[in-house]
Order: sequence, then structure tokens, then C-alpha cells
Amino acid sequence: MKIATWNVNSLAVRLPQLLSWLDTEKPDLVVLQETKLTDDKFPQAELSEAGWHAQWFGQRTYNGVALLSRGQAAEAVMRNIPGFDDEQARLIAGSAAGLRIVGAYFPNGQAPGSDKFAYKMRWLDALREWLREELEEHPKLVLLGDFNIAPADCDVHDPVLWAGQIHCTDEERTHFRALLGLGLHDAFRLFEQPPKLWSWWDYRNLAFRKNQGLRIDHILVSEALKPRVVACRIDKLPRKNERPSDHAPVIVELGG
DNA sequence: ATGGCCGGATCTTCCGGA
Repeated sequence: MKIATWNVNSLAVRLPQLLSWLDTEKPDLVVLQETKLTDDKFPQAELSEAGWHAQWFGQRTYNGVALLSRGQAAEAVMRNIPGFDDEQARLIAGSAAGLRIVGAYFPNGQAPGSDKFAYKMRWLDALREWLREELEEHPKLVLLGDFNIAPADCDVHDPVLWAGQIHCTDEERTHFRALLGLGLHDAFRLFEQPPKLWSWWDYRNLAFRKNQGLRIDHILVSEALKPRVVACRIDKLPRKNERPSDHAPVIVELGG
């Protein structure tokens, strides 16, 4: 069973690449971020034609998330964090294949001290408190998506340059550790990994060619699922496409 | 050559992203 997350940075632009990637990689469950599409524009027909069930939750210009599944449609689908009043479409959760899947596009935060940073902190508080309950109801849970947090200096191409910058602040990293404190595990770090492997590279400055990036897209698995994780990897290939997303997909493989 | 982007909404120019 393969579960993947990909920030596609506009599904309208990236749909052909997504369909091609799905055909190649053949995951079972996929969450997408930054679809940037209102719900009426979601490419349900194209995905259905390719054999995918889809649930989606979008808005104009920014944000937007989706949950794709093969075989059966996800059930008990939730959109955004219950009880957290939010105008932005950032989270979709659903049950499939005996798992609870929570796909999220965490706020960027822009800069420490900004209003957007304060919103990011509030959103993270609400996410954690909701997940605490969700984990009790659904012990087999996967939280995955674009976290917009580089958990540690080894997740940053130049930790000195990025020290204290957005994605790398102590406040954000404390929130990431608090999620782990719920009994979640960073699937990527369950394995020996090559150094300097990132999930995002800036479009500017030839960052991908120079491998200047951050690891900010993550897959967290619950305690009950940890023994089933057999692999976790970042797929850099789509970043080499013409007109790529600036993010790479991350894939976890579950056995059992 | 020491800087180089992208997508979306419009405004041929800006904002936000990370």
C-alpha cells in the first residue's frame, strides 16, 4: 500500500503531470495541496477516467486540497479543522483502506511576527487539539502534506542562512515536535536516508540544479501504523519536468 | 555573467509563495 502527498502548485497547470505520475507510481491513496481551484473547477472527470475516486475542497487563487483513492471512495470525509473557523481551504480527511488519512496544507506563515505567522500558530494549535481526539477514534492515522516546517537543521540546505527564518523558527519546530508528541512518527526519519534530500526547491536562483532546498513536506504515521512502514522516499523526478511544481511528492509504503 | 521564478487575477503589474 502506497500513500503519497504532493503540493502541485495549481492543479489546472499540473493535471497532465499528475495523471502521468499516478500512472507511473501507482499509489493507492494521494493527497494534494495548492490545487488553487474552486470546487466547480475540480477535474473530477479526468481523474475518474484515470480510475480515481476524489474528494476535494478548494477555493480561488490560493490553497485547496484533495484526497484521491483507487478502488473505493474515501468515507467520513471532513473539510478543515472542526471548530476552527477558517476561510482558507487547507485540510481534508477521510477513511479508506482501514486508515484515517489527513491531508493538509499548513499555513506558510510569511515571516515571524507577522499576522500570517500568528494565524499559522493558531492553526497549528487547533490541528494538534483536533488530532488528539481523532487519534483516539482512529488509531491507524496518517497525517501528510505540505507542513511548511523544516523540522531540523538537517532538513535545510543552508541552516545558517535559514536560521530563525520562516519554516525554521523555534516556534514552528516546537509545533512539529508537539505533533510527534501525540504519538506520530516522521516516516522519512524511520530509515537511513541520503543527506541533503529536500522536498521543495525555490523556482528562483537555479535552486533545484544547485540542490538548495528544504524538507517541508512530510508523512507522519501513528504508533499503530509505525510497525507497518517499510519505506519512505521523496520522488525528485517530477521536479525535473517542464513547468514543474516547486514541490516533490513524498511516498510512504505500508506492509501488512 | 555573482543573478537568474511561477501562478493567478487583471492591473502589461501586482501579490503571495517558501
